[in-house]
Amino acid sequence: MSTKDRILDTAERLFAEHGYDATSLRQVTREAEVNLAAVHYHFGSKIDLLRAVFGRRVDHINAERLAQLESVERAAGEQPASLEAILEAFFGPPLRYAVPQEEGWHHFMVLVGRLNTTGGEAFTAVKGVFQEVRERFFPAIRRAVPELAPEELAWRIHFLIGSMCALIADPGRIEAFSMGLCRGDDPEESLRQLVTFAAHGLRAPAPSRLRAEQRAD
Amino acid sequence: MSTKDRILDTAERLFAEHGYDATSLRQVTREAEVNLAAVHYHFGSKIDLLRAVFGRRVDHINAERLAQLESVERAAGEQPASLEAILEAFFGPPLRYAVPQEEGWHHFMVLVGRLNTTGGEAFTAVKGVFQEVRERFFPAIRRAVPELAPEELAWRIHFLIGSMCALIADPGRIEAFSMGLCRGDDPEESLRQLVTFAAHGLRAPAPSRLRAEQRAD
DNA sequence: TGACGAATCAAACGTACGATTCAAACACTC
DNA sequence: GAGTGTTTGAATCGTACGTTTGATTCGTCA
Repeated sequence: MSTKDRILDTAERLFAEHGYDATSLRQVTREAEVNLAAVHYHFGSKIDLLRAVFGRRVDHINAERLAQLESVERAAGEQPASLEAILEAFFGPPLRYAVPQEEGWHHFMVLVGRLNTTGGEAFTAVKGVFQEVRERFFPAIRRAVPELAPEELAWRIHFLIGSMCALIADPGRIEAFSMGLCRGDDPEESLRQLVTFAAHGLRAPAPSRLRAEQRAD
Repeated sequence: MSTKDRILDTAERLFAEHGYDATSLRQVTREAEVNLAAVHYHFGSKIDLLRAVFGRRVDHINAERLAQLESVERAAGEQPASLEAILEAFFGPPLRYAVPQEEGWHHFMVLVGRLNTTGGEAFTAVKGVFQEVRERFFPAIRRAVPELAPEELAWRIHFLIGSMCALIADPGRIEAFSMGLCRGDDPEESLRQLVTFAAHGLRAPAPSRLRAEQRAD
């Protein structure tokens, strides 16, 4: 394996395990068994190394999600595609890649989940790489839940991304959290749970209407 | 204001803005206009300073959530309390304290949201402070949605905590995300949106049953 | 006023950081 | 196989880190 790839793999793992700030280049090069100067030769700087870690994976996973969405929409024909199918295209690839068996991918997904609620230079450097995915899925979901106002939809998609990131940032958390009841290493189970929850949350009537209903009781 | 409080306030703000690892004690003491050694004199170490930042706020907000839950349950009498009311007790205090107007509290809630998907020493030091809240709310929600299996409930509460943390970790995100459609600085609106979404997500039939329904179509 | 503990201060500790240098080693073309 | 650009290695740059020290100041009660 090339020096470049060894650096990328090790950085990916350490960034995921300890966070970007808490990981030093010395730690990366020591564990990758390469020279410290190699990082700056190949990538230029620490933040560019993070960008390279992202660049290696993000296009592939985004392409997979978009392809799955297109396939779902094509299958639906003129009809709006099923909400569940769209959500599976959105959540499926990230959750499947997040399992520990997927070695490098696993660390990458943990990193993505953690960066979602991380500010600073690290977040700034990589935000925007999921924008195209958002721009394609947002209208698709909107067509599947046409009765929902755009602002309600924005709130709920935001919530769902938070749910997904919490899940991939620490796949073991759900096991501890449920005191062993749930398994965090089965992507199909995670996906089923998340899609079910998400679909029903998205289909909720708008809060104002809900309030009106409650008052009418 | 005492040196101790100036350190706590400044550390709280900087930890929230830049993260625990990316904030140095020199930065804290410079902005708090106190001597560097004062941190170790009053708190012992950097990680103990983080613990002190938590210790100052966490009991109060937890007490408020538990009190609101008890009030809801008392009002319900023998009946199970309404799911929406329970969720308001769970999400209300954090969301209300998360608004920028609440100065110190705001920074604290941002910090909580960020630490949720942060590993390392910082997360380890403060995890567990919300355990009592979990132990009280979990059965309460369970009684409000009795048809739901415990493992389904665990999944969904985990999702909801992820949603809430994403919201409080960056209150401005929803505005950018919705391209200005939604406002992030109105806690009652945030609460309404989150509770509506959460209640409907929690009431979804279990995935296996959903699958069976789909096959039956 | 004097004394004593609490609080503050400047300075320094040792360590580690990201970045840079430059010569040596390598891979490849002509 | 000489010559070229690429990749490495070890050492060092200046800076910043968390922590510690010991002297000094402050507040308070005898």
